[in-house]
Amino acid sequence: MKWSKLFIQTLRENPQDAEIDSHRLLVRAGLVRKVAGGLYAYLPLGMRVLEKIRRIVREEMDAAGAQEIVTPVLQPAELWRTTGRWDTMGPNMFKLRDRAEHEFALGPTAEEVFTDIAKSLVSSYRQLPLTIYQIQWKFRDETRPRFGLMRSKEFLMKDAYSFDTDADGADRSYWNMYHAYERVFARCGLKAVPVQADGGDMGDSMTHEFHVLADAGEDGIAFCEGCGYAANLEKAERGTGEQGTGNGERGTGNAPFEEVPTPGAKTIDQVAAFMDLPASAFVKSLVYAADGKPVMVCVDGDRDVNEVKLRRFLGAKKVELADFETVLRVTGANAGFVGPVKPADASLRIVCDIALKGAAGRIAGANKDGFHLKNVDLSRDAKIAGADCADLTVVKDGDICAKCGRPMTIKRGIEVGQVFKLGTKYTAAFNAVYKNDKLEEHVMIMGCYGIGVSRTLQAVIEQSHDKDGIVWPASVAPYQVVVENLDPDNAEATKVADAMEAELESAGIDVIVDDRAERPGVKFKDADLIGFPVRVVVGAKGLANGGVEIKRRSEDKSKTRIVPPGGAVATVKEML
RNA sequence: CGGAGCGUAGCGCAGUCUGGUAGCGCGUUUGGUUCGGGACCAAAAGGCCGAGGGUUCAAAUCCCUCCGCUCCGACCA
Repeated sequence: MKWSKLFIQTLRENPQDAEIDSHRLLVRAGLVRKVAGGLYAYLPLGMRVLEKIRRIVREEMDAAGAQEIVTPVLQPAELWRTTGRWDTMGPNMFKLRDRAEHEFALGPTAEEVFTDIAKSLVSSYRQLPLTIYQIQWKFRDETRPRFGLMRSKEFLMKDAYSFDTDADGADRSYWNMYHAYERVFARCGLKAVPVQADGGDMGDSMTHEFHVLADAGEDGIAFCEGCGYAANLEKAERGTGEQGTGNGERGTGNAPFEEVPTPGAKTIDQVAAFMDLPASAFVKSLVYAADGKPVMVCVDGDRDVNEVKLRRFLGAKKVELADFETVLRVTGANAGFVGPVKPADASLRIVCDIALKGAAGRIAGANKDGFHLKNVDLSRDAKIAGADCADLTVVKDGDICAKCGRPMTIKRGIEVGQVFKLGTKYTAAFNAVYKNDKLEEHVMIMGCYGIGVSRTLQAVIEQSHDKDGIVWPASVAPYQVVVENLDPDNAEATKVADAMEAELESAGIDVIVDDRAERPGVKFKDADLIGFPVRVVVGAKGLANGGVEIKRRSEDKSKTRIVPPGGAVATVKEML
């Protein structure tokens, strides 16, 4: 391929709407172009990368025994109504009607479609286990698209679905995909780590997310270097032993609690500043509505409630902060001054984080506007059932690992894949059954497995770039080699460059020859910006000095190899 | 959905307060000089100033309505 024929425009300046490096580079290097908010066109270079990732995904899925199909983007509402998700997916799903007023969704995922297909085509245990997948565009009506391809309204996703006869089989299918994912990301040149995640609606189902660690990541992940425990912050547990009680002040003394005026100080930060005490000296009390029923949740002043843990602990379908009227009614005070001691509604259930168990000498809201209480001893002054103490907060950096007791660290991650045991939620809803060898019908057991293909593209950039541009791993680079013909008007240089192009192409190596009549500086800057893994410089000057210059994008100039033109291709092959 | 900001050439921006023939840099085209890390000179093309309405002799500029985009927050199998 000749650069002069390539449909591309690199940008010297950063796009004004890009916040993170990978997004800036994606646009500057001419891989994509924004069509509208959260919607991108893939230009030739971006398309090539997307195709390479797609190919890796496909090869590993096939190698793992999965079979590729493709299902419609446009999905009939009735499938979604079968599982109830037409309503529960809410506004995240694009919905539309055809001219006959039939309702459709633009598929945000495809459990229903795949389950429906499996139901109609699978009838015997002899057809199982079965894993089928597709690589298809998905749609989500994101409230706030951002970070380029990271969170867009339209994205390319590989979704696979496994169907098994029993739990053991489902387990095998799960780990089969899990290990295929490890290979996919490794081949893409990505360091992606599997972390335990919350199962959402699926209850305690096993699920792992694969995360690419990056400061720009949207998810928090807790890691324990001691035992390797890794979990999404939604899920991460912390040790609750004597050392595991967090950073909160236990407090001493048994003085009775007393009111202190704290006019206008509603947040922990405000009260802490007002009283000149650390946040950990306080009890943060929040009133939640668990399926509509008010519950007070108390945690250390320097901790945040983990609503997923809270929901699980309460066994509720939905928890959300209670509205202000409810807060006033059950506590007697407005939000900001509520606490666990003698709320207006004496029957109000109070639950507390395990780290607060037995805490004394604390400061909490007085359930009276403008006042807090000091010297609060939770076990003495508050009505909290012993069983209502549990791990209810978000893990913080330095918290103790629940498995091995060593301190954990918090990192940021970009979720590029997830494997999920679905059980029978969908197959039961569709009555997707098979017959066993005794002609008995059983519901198939299902798993689903996603990889964000377009998001992975950007994650590679986020994980592999420097101040000059992208540094592509060879496996997904738009071209593996760039041959910089610095003197396209020079017959000798052009002959060498074109010969290299032909030879590399016939060896199956993607190569682009920069034959533009640009100054060398411009060409070098563009090559670095786009980030071709290997760069060959062919110039009249170099040829006069004995050869072409070859270096990796990841190496600095001092590693440049000078090779006679005849040996250049062999050297390039070694370096890829 | 709440709060804030922005829509002017392909990209990045000035001009708007104080109404009077639409500008700068990059990119593009042509010619010339250059030529190993984003050169220089000269000439040129390229705009419904987001859309609609209003005020005015006159609107990118003032007023109203709508649309779009971005940021913060809420939300996110």
